[in-house]
Amino acid sequence: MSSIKEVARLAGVSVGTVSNVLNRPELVAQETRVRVQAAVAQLGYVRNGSARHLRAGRSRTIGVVALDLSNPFVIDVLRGVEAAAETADLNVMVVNSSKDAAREARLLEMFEEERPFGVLITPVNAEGQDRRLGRLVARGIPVVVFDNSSRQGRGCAVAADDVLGGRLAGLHLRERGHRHIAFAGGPFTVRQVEERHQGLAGAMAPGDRLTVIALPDLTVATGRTAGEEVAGMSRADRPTAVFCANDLVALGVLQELTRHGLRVPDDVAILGYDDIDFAAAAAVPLSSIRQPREQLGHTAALMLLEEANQPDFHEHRQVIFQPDLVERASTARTR
Amino acid sequence: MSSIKEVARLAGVSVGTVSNVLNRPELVAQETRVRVQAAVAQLGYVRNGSARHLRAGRSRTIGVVALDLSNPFVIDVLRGVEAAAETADLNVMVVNSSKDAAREARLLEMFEEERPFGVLITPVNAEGQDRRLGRLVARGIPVVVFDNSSRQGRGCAVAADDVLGGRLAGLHLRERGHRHIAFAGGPFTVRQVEERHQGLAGAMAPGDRLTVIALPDLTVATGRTAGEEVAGMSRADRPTAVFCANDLVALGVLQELTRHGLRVPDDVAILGYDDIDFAAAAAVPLSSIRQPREQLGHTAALMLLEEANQPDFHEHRQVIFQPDLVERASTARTR
DNA sequence: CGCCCTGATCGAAACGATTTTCTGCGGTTA
DNA sequence: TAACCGCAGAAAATCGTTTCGATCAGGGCG
Repeated sequence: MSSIKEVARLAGVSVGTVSNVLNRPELVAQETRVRVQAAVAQLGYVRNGSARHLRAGRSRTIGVVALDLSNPFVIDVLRGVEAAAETADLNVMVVNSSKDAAREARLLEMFEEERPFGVLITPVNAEGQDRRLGRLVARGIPVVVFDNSSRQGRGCAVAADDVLGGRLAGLHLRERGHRHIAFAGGPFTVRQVEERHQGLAGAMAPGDRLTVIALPDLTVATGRTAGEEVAGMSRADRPTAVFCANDLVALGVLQELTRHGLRVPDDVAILGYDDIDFAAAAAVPLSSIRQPREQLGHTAALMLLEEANQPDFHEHRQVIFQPDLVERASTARTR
Repeated sequence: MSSIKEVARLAGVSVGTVSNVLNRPELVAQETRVRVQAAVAQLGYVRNGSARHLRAGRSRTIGVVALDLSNPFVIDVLRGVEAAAETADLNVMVVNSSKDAAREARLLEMFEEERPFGVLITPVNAEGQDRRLGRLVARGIPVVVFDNSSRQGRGCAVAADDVLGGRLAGLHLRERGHRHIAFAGGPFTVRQVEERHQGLAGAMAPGDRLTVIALPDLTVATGRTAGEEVAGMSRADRPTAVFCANDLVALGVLQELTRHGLRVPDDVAILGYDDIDFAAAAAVPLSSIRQPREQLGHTAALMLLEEANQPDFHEHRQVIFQPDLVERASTARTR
C-alpha cells in the first residue's frame, strides 16, 4: 500500500536516503537510520519488486524449466538448486515443460519478458536449444543446461556420465552371473537412453546376449508393458536380468513380473537408474544407478551465478558427474 | 536490448501507439499497425515484464507455496493449477516450503515484494496463516488455501473431506471382514491425519478393535517403522488390516511386511490415501482413498481468479471435495 | 579568518511500459 | 458557413525504485 515516498515523508528525509537505509545502511548516520527504520516498521512498508527489477535491469529470480516434475529425480535436483539460490539470496521459479516443446517455447518466451537472473533448463530436444535459448543468451541472460547436455554444446552444462552408468550396470549384472540381459527404455533419440544402452552393450562379453525392449517413453506404464513382454517369454528366451533406463520403468517391470508370479531377483533381476526414493521403497528394493542429484542442481546453479556475476571473465564449461551403483535386493546374489 | 522507444522511433510513431498495437490493436489504423509490427519483428523487441508490472501494480504470476514437493500428490495438484492459469494467461511460480515454517515465512516475504497476481498455499501450520497471509490480503493480494483448510478459516479454501475419506476406508475394510484395524499416521496435530483417523473410528462397530500406530511424519521411512511394528506383533495382537494416513506410509508398510514374509493382503491388508501413481505401481498394487487432485488445484486457481477479478463482488467460500475409494490388490478379498 | 575536506543528505534523472488527456483534421449536418 | 463529431495519434503523467551529482554544514588547518 505505502511506497518509499511515504516512508520518506514520515521520517522527514528524502527518498534517496530511505533507499540508502535499505540497501547501504552504512552510508547513513545512525540517528537517521533508526528514524527511517521506525517509519518503515510503522507503515509496514515492503519494497516493490517490480520497481527494483525495472531499475536493476533484471530480477533476482532464477527460472528453472523442468522437463518432467512428476519424476522424483527432478525434485531432488531442484533441492540442490534452491540451496544454492538461497545462499545467494535469489528466488527460484520452477515451471514444467512436461516434455512438450510448444509449452517449453511458451515458457521461454515468458522468461524473455521477465528478464530473470538466469535460466536453468533441461530442453525437450537438444536441437531446440539453439533458437529460443540463443535469444535469451543474446539478451544477456545466462543459461545453464542440466541433465541433458549434448556434449558439443557451446554453453554451460551439467550432466552425469550415462555411458559410464550403463557400463556399471553391465559389469554388476555380469558379476552376478547374468549372461542374458535385457535393456528396457526409449526413445533412443534421447541422449541418456542411448548412452545408457551403449554403456551396457560395451560391458558385455562375446557370447553374452542382449535383448532390447524398446519403449516410447520412460514411465511406470511403459515399464509395465516391458514387464509383460518379459513375463511372456519362454524360459529359454527370457533374460535373467533387466536393466531399465530409469527407475519408473523398473517399478513397472517389477510390478508386472510379480503379478505373473516371477520372483525378483531369483527368476529375473532388475536394475534401475536414478535411485529415486521410491526405488528403495519398492516391495523388492531396487538396485539402481545413482546420480548425484542434489549436487547436480547445486552445481548448475553455481555455474549460473558465476556466469551472471562475471559475464566478461566467464568461460563456458561442461561438468560431468560420475554415477555409482547402489546395490539392493533386486539384484541380490540368488540362492 | 531494445525498448519500446526504439520500436516507436523505427516505426515513426509515438510510444503510446506502439503500446496500443501491442495491447489494443483494434484502436490502431491498419497501416500503422503493420508498420509497428514490422519494427517489432525487425528489432526482436520483447516487452519488459518488470515495467509492465510496475505500472499495473501487480504481476501476472500466481505464486504457489507447496508444502512438500516430494509428495507426488502435490505435483498433480499443480497440474490443475497450471491448466487454469494457462487459460487465463498467467504464469505459475512454484516454491517449496518443505514443511519448514521459517522457510515458508521467507517465501511469503518474497511474495510480498513481488506483488503476485495471487497466492495459493498449503500452510505449514494452520495458525501461521493469520499473520503473514493477513499481510498479503491487506495488500490486496488474493490468497487461497488449499488442501489444508482449517474449517473455520475466513478466506477462500479448497480441501477434501478427510473424515469421509476415513469413513470410506473403515467401511471398506469392515466389508472385507476386518475387525481389527490399525491406523498408521501422525502427527495428530495435522488436521488431515486427525480427521482421517476420526472417520475410521466412526465407521467401526462395537467390539471391533482399533490400534493406533503414531508416526512423527508421513514418509516412506516412518511407514517402514510402522510396518516393522506390525510385523513384530504376535499373531493374536496383529491387526488384519492397516489404514495408512497417506500412500508414502503405505508403501513403507508394504515393503516391511513383505520383507518379513507376511503376505499382502492375505496376512495383512493395506489401504493408503491420496492414490498417487506409485500406489498403483507397487508390487502389490495399493488400494487407496483418492482425492480429485487435479481438480483440487484447478478449482483453487479458479477461485483465485474470481477473487482477483472481482475484488468487491467476491465472497470467500470453502469448497470441500468428496474422496472415493480405489480398490486394488492390497485389500482384495482373500482366498 | 578563509579554505578545503569529509560525511550526510537532498533532488533529479533514469528504468520501460501503460493510460489518460489533448490535438488536428476530415467529414456531417443544420 | 458554422457548429459538431469522431478518429488516429501525439504528448505527458505515472508507477516505485536506485543512483549519481549537487549541496550543505561543520571541523581542521594554514
